Amino acid sequence: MGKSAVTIDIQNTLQALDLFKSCSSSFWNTVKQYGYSSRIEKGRVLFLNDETAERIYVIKSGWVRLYRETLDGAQATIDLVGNSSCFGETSLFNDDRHTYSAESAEDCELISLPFSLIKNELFSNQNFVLSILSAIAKQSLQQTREIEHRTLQTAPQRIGCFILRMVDAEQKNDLTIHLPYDKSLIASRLGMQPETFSRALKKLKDETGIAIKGAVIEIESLDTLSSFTCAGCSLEFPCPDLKRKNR
Amino acid sequence: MGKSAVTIDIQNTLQALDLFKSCSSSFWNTVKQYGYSSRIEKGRVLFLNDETAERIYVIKSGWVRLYRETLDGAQATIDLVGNSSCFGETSLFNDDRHTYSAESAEDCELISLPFSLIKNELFSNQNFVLSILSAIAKQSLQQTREIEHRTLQTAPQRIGCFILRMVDAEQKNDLTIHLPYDKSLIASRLGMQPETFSRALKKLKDETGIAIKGAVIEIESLDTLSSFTCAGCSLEFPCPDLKRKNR
DNA sequence: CGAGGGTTTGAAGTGCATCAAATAGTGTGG
DNA sequence: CCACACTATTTGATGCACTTCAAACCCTCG
Repeated sequence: MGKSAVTIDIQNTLQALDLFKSCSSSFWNTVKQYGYSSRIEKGRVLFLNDETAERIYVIKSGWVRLYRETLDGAQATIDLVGNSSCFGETSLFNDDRHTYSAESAEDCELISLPFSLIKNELFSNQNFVLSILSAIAKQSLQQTREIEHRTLQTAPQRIGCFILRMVDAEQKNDLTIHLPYDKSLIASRLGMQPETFSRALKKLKDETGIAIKGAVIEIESLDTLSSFTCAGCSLEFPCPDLKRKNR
Repeated sequence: MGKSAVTIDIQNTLQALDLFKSCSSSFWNTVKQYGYSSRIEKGRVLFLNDETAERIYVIKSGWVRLYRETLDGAQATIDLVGNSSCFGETSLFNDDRHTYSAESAEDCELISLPFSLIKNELFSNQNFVLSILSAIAKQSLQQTREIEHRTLQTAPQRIGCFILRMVDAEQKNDLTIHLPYDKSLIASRLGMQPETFSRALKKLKDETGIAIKGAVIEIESLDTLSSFTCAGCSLEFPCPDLKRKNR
């Protein structure tokens, strides 16, 4: 694949995101020069919390885990971001310091852009400011929900909630769900241990009649699942989604 | 106090916030017409999650609890906001629907402004967009920390962290802290039960030698307290604060 | 002084974590 | 196609942190 083919590819990928819909043509020109596309193997640390941030990232494929880590190595997963999601943008408003660490949870294709490029656009394009404002506000709302979930939902309910969010991302008729990544990753995404996940999934099955075949889940009844799950939540299924799937 | 005195007072209070520093003179003119100042007794519900939002609020005095509530009445406190803080602004980017419920945790003096006024400024004043972007980004960072704390810190550590945040808000020499509101409110702010708070505070005292006299805490040694507390956190004391005190 | 909140204490239960080990699943080279 | 190695997942046993429910205590204020 030649240079121009790569850059066209970058541009196409970025333009699929709402965030970049309003970008100027001069922005796209500099993207051609300074935008990187790279393949990253699983388990690579992309950056660490509190380090100086220099680039913004967009995921073309794969999953990236955002987390925070204490001195003695305990980690809290903040989010798992996938296809067509952006990360690393929060540090733009935190004195260019990362607000979390990032690690590839699978082999990934990533696009990255230097901050200077984003900042130029931020200062020259009013619409882009509104786009990024909207993106960060959605992220904040998502975090509000996350705090609620981790406070009020039991482990089986958090898993049910995760499964339900994957349903309304697709057709509501198809009640067969493929878990998007490893169970132990889902566990960390939901703030629990892998062992707890395993047991809680079994409990969820007993309570709601879902069928579990490896990474494939079949929902017997949406009503049963959602009434069990959403009892511990301020929202009812189908919850309004945030235009970011599989999270 | 006459009308003009009240409106001048509103303007002064708002201008103390970074958020409103860049507002235009036409904004301030409409504030004179449409800004409300009101006294609210303790325990009043200001709005409920998912309701249509119409106003943005600023606190002149008192504390307001932001929370989410399930159908069966369980609540998760998202934040407690006080002096010179703004709340209700997130719904501007959530189709004018509140992203949490709000209740006065004490008698309060509140200022409120209609959304229309904020939106006008948002569309006409580029600097105001940047101000609100900065405010929401800080809020998002704060929430990221909150998720980390609730995942990685024990109850005594969360209390220690709360106390330490009140230290660096003041002089670092004065190691006498006055708890800003009721202990049971602090407990809900930290995501634990009042009983747990009471016991955990005692444990914190045993571990770090702090003295507890009602709502007054005396720190024996900052080092002892911070090394106990920050072991469960990705940051070290003094943690960079977010220009919002007593939270 | 007495009423009513806020706070503490006690006793018992629950949910999740932890540690250890077994099992299932996946990809490899023979 | 099988045996092996390696990882992911499950299962078991135990412990701890926090919750829950109940009651006592304390403080403030009419």
